[in-house]
Amino acid sequence: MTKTFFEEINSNSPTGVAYKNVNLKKKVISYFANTGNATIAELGKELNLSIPKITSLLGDLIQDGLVRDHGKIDSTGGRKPNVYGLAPDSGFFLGIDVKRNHINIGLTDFQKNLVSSIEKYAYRLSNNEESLQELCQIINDFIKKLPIPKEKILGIGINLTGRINYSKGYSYSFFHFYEDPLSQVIESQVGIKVFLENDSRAMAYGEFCSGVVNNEKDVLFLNLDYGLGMGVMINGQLYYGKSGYSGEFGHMPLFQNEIICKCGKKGCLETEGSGWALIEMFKERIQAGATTLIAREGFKPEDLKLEDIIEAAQNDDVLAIELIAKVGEKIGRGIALLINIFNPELVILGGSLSSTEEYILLPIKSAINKYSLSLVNNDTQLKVSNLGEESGVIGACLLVRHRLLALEHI
Amino acid sequence: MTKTFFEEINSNSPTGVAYKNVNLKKKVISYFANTGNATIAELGKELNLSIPKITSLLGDLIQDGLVRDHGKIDSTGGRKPNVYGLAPDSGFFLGIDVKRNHINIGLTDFQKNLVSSIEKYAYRLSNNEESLQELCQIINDFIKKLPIPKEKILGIGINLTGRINYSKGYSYSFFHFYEDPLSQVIESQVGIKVFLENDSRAMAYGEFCSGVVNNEKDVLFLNLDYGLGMGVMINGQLYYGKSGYSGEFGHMPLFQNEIICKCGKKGCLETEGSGWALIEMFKERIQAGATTLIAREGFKPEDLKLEDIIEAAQNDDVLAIELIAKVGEKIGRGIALLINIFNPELVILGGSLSSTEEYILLPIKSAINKYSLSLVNNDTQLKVSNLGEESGVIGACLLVRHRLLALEHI
DNA sequence: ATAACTTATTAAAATTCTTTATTAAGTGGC
DNA sequence: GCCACTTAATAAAGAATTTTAATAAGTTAT
Repeated sequence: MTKTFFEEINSNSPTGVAYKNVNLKKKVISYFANTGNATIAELGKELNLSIPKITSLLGDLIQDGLVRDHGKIDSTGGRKPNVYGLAPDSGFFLGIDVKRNHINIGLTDFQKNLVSSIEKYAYRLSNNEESLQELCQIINDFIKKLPIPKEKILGIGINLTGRINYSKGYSYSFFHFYEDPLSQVIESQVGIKVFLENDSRAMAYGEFCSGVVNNEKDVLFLNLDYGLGMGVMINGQLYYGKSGYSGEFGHMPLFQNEIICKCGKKGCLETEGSGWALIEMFKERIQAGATTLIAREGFKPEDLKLEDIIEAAQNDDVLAIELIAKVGEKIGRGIALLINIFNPELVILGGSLSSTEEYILLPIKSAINKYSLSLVNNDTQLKVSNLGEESGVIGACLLVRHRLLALEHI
Repeated sequence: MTKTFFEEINSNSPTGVAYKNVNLKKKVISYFANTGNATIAELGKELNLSIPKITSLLGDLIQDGLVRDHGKIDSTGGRKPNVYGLAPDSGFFLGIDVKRNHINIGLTDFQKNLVSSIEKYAYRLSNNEESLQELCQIINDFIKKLPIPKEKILGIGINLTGRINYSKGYSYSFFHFYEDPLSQVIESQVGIKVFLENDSRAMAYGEFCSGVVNNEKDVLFLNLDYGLGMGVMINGQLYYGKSGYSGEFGHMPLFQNEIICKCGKKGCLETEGSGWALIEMFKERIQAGATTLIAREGFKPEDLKLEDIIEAAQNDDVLAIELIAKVGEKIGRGIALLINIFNPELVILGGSLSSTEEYILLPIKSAINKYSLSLVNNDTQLKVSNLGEESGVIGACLLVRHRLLALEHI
């Protein structure tokens, strides 16, 4: 009985009562993680357990340092209850969000607080060994500068674009040079357990746990960036599909065009409605003589970044606004399709393109009205992400917590 | 403690231990319903309960007549265990599958056995009160002729095309004349609790429970008929979406054409790849002078039914085969899209068009290869429904069981 | 055919959990 | 400021479950 919760969770002797207690403790922690602090009575009702039982579970968890008594709160007349919640400093999680032209990196405590973070750290994602080494270097440097000891970091979550098999730790689109799973390779360089995740799914998770999602259970998160990604939450849980490749929103065959997509196929939504497509359209229009804030002195078309166009739009550049609307209309048709299929409660627009707010939102809305069944889309709210660039990092951290504790979602 | 399971399930006094026991009994019944008969030891392992506990739960359930001791089975060396399972005759469920030009109706026992059924009973679905009255009449007649007393029928499941709100019992596409939910209207005419369900979802459920689905947890079922419907199973459970309107496969906006769909929009998959579309194409070709087995003496284009074309194809009619392939190619693009989105383990082709087997399967397969990401579609098996016309009835019956017992899926 | 080994079931003991009762802590009306 | 009323937490009693042990019923090898 002197085992800590972490030992219990990994000990594979699920013998009757001990096993049940581990599960109950998981449920308690899950409740704290999802819903926040709670009183003994609340936990008792939620988990259908008696008050003495909850008291004893909390006692164990407090002894393990995972839970803390946060003192009394107001009652509705009567003795004030104590509230309990996760001990923030009982462990930390590192999240790394690898983008094409930069990295976001951050650390959360055992609750969902972002303790330390760097946004848009300079990094260029290339599919070669140097780029991987640089990534590991950045992680190690970040850890060194943290105000907490390395041992307190319980795990690292890394988001990458493309196909990721999260359970095996393989990445197929980037850094696929070794026999061993990429997660192991990085693990051996950093010395902390590593979990990989698809970037859009991690962003979605961040948004689910501490973003615009309130009580919605069936939610789509769209990552509108160079490519298009999607994270799906069904019945309050992330959906993976058989091997974790679900959500290939950008590669829905929606067009009958001859543009070859990055994936090798033709007609993908990404070929006409994505950051890539936006850049191509922009270049063409500039070459055709269109005027824009961007194409001033020394402008090189090959250096044009998505961020430049977004910035231009935010500075009222007419061409940028016009082309974003065009892209938005096509993405909107894709979203309309998804609404017909999923009948979701909420669709979240995230990714860098979503930061253009109304410029992309309006054409998407009108396309949804045009292309989806009204009875179905009446059910669906459409919101723009409120975590923005942070969603990936927070999602990565929280997913690590989720996996290490084998948490549940309510 | 003298309450039966059915009383317990509806008594809303979830006081501690009694509440837990009801839940455990549900789990036992769910296990029997999903997996079949089981020994005490198996149940103990599955539910993490001790053998004496399982023994006492089974004792109660046997006393209520829901469970029966089915005697001893072979062991792998050692004393032979008793197997327990649902008592088939402890209750029955009626399922009605309303198609456009006929009705399938059947009765299952408490296990999944189809006790009595009528396939393709003449009925013409029209959106008026006489048609509804006729439907009720057919149900009442069927009940009268059954070899079991009416009181033994615990509930009725009715499948309808179109948008159904299953939890409220409303049908929006058919029989929407009254204030009261349609389920209540029928209930008052028949005198047995009625549940409505979308036809494709019910067929999917039938296929999940006793069709081609083995252990797959993420499955898509496609109902290829006049229109196109879909039932989605995620993590072993039917997916509904916010209000039960999910799965509108036929109304995915995949085309840029000017054909007005039944839903009022343009460009839906159904306008070019569906039974409706097939009939239209067929008529056009006949009018353009094409030869076919169908267009013999006295042929009236307005009477052409989907079944006629399917039958012609099965008799090697070249035109039918050619046009089915054309429709299949378009449906295949839709399926490819779904594979990219869901990364399912299994896709099932059902509905009347699926009975053309290879004629529709091959073009669908080649479209999947053409339009979906190979890493993703490598994961996905494609199978043709093996229940055929029966899937709807069985699904309807089993869904009633599921709801009345508030069963779980494992 | 019998010993040695498996597996199932029942019985009794031990533990765990829930109930109920009691004490503690606080609110609000008069 | 006291009394009636709430709610919370603890303690003791009682009920329910799991453990352990014992018994029953088989199989397989020698």
